[in-house]
Amino acid sequence: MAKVSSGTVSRALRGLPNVSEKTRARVLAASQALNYIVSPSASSLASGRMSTVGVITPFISRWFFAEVLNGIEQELQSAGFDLVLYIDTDGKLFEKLPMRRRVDAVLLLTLPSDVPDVEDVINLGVPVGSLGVDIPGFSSVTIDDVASAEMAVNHLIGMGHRSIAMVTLDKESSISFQPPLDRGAGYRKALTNAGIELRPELEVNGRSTVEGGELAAAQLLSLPSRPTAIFVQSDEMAMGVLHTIRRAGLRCPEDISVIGFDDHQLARVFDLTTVAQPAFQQGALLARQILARVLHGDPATTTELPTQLIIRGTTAPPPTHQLR
Amino acid sequence: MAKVSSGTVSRALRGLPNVSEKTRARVLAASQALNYIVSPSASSLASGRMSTVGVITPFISRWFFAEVLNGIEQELQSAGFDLVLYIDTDGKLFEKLPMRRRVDAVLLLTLPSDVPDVEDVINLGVPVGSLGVDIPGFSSVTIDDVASAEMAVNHLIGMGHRSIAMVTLDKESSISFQPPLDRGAGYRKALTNAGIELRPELEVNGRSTVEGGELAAAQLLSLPSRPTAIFVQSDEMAMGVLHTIRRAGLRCPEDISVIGFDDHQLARVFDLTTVAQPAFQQGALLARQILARVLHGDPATTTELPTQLIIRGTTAPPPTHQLR
DNA sequence: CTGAAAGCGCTTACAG
DNA sequence: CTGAAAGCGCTTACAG
Repeated sequence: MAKVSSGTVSRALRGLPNVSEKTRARVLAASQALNYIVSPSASSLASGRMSTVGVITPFISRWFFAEVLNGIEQELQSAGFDLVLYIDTDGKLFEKLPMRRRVDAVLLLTLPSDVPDVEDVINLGVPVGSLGVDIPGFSSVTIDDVASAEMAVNHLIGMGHRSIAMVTLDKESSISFQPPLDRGAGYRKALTNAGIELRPELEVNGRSTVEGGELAAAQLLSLPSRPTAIFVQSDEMAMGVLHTIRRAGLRCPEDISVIGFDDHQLARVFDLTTVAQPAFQQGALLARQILARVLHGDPATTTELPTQLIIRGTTAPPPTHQLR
Repeated sequence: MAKVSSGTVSRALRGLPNVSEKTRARVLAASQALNYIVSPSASSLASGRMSTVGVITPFISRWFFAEVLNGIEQELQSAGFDLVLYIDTDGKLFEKLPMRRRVDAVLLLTLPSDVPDVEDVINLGVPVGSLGVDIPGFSSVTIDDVASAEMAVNHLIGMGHRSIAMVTLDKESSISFQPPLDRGAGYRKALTNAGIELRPELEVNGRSTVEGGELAAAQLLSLPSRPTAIFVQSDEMAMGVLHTIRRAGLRCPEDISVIGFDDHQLARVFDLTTVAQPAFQQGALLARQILARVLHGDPATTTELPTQLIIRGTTAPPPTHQLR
C-alpha cells in the first residue's frame, strides 16, 4: 500500500534513521489506515528481543509487593516493555523455568530457597534483578534492614523499654527472603548494644499475615513475664498485634508499645509508629536498573534506599509499675 | 542428538499422539540433556497460539484487584498460560492497544470509559472477559451489586436507621466501573422501598481510597443533620470512615453505624460489618471461562457469584435521641 | 509413525 | 535511502 518493501516498512515504523521523511510518512499513513500492528512473535524471533521482563513474586496482596509491582509496571510501561507476572507461592517455579527464552530479564521479588535454584536463575542467560538482597551479578535494590530494625528497637530502648519482643516475617516457608533475617539481626544488635539479654521466647513467627500477627501477640501476652514493647517486622502483622492487644483488654501504648515496619497505607489509621520504606520507588528503581542493562548493556548495579522512623501513637515509655 | 527430524521433536515434546514411545523417550532424554526449551516466539509465530492472556487492571494495591489477580494468575499458571499485566490508571491504555497480537485473550478488570474504546477491545480479535459488568460477547463474572447494596442498606433500615448516608467508590475518574453505579442504585432502591426520602447531600464520593473515606466521613459528620448510619462501597474506604468517626470523638456503632463492602482481610480487625464478595474466586472463575473459550472454543458465558452479609460490631440501632 | 518442506511475519546485513 | 534475500526456530499439512 505504501509501495515499499517490508524491510523499509520495518525501518520506518521503528523510527530508524535511514529512511527518508516522505517514505516514512507514507508508511505511517498506510499503517494507520490498515490498523497495522507488528507481530511481536515474528519480531522477537527475528531480532531476539522480547521487550518483556518477567517478574516473580511470592505474593501480590501484601502491601509491599503490590507497591513494588506497581513501581515496576509503571517503569516498564513507559519504556514500552511488557511485564509477565508469575506468582510463586512455594518457591518451586524455577523448576519449570517457564519464562526462559521469553523475557529479556527476570526480576525476583524474593529468592527461591535452594541455592541450586539461584544457579538456575543465573543460567537463564538474561539479566536478573533482585529485591531486598544483594547477590553478585544481580541488579538489586535494597534497604538497610539491619540498621532499620536497629533504629526501630533503639526507639523503644530510648523510651525506657527493656523487655522487647519481636514478631517476625515468615522464615519457615519454602521461600527464603533476606529481610526477615536482617531485621532479626538488627533487633538483636540493638538489644545487645544496650546490654539487654536476648530471650528466645520473645521472638515469635508472625507468618507475614494479619492473622499470624494476632496469634503471635497472643503468645507473647501469655508469657509469664510479658514484654512491654513489640517490634513487628511488618505493618500488616502489627495490625494483627494491635487487635490482639485490644481484645486482651490492654491499652497501646499505655500498657504495651508496638512498632511496625513498612508504613502501610493504613498505618496512619492505626496511628502506628513504624519504619517507612519506599516500596513503589524500590520497584521503579529496580525496573530502571534492569532496563538500563537490557537496553544499553549497563553493568549490574546495587542501590540502597533510605528508610525513616515515623513516630506515631503506638509507642510510649513502659508502664512505671512494670516487672513488679 | 535423538536422530529425528525437528518435526518429530516438536510432536514428541508436545505430547501429540502420533509418536512411538521409544522415539518420544529418546527425544525427551535428549531434550533434558541439552536443557532444551522451545522458543515461545517461534512457536507462537508458527502456530498462532500465544499461551498468554493479557490482564488490564486500574489498580493493584487495592484488596479487591489484588485478590482477583491472584485468582486469575493461579488458574492461568496451572493451565500453562502466562499473564501479561497492564496497570491502566487513566483508562487510556487501549489507545496503544499494546497487547494486540500478543495474547490469546484479554481480561478487563475495569472498563475503559469511552464506548469507542470498548469497540476497540472487541476489535482485538481475541476473546475478552470482563469483571463486574456483563457485556454482550464478553465472558464475564459478576456479583449482584444492586441486590448486595440493597441488602446492606436494608440491614441498617431493619435496625431502625432512617438517615443513612453513602460513601461511593470513585465515579469521576476517567475509568468507568459499573459496581459503584449499581451499588448506588441498590442503596436508593432500599431507601425508596422503605419510604425514606433520598437526600443528595448524603451521597459523597470516597474516591476509592482510605483517605477519600476519611474526607467523605468528615463531610458527612459536619452536616447540619448528621446521618446515623453510613453505607460505604468498599471496606478500605470504610476504614477511613471509622478513623474519622473515632477522631471526631464519636463512637461506632453507638453514635453512628458503618457498613462496608468486600470483606477485606482487615475487616475482621476493624470489627466491620460488611458485604462479603469472593474476589479470588471471581478472578479464578473468569480465567477458567476465558481459557475454555481459547482452548476449546466454548461460547462466552456469564456467571454471577453470591455475596453475603457479615454482621460484626460496627452496626447497631441508632441512638434513641436522634433527630431531636 | 516419521521426514521433507513450506510457511508463520518479521529483522538485518548486504548490495546498490 | 531502498530492495532482495536470508534467516530467526518453530509447527503443520502432506507424503510415504
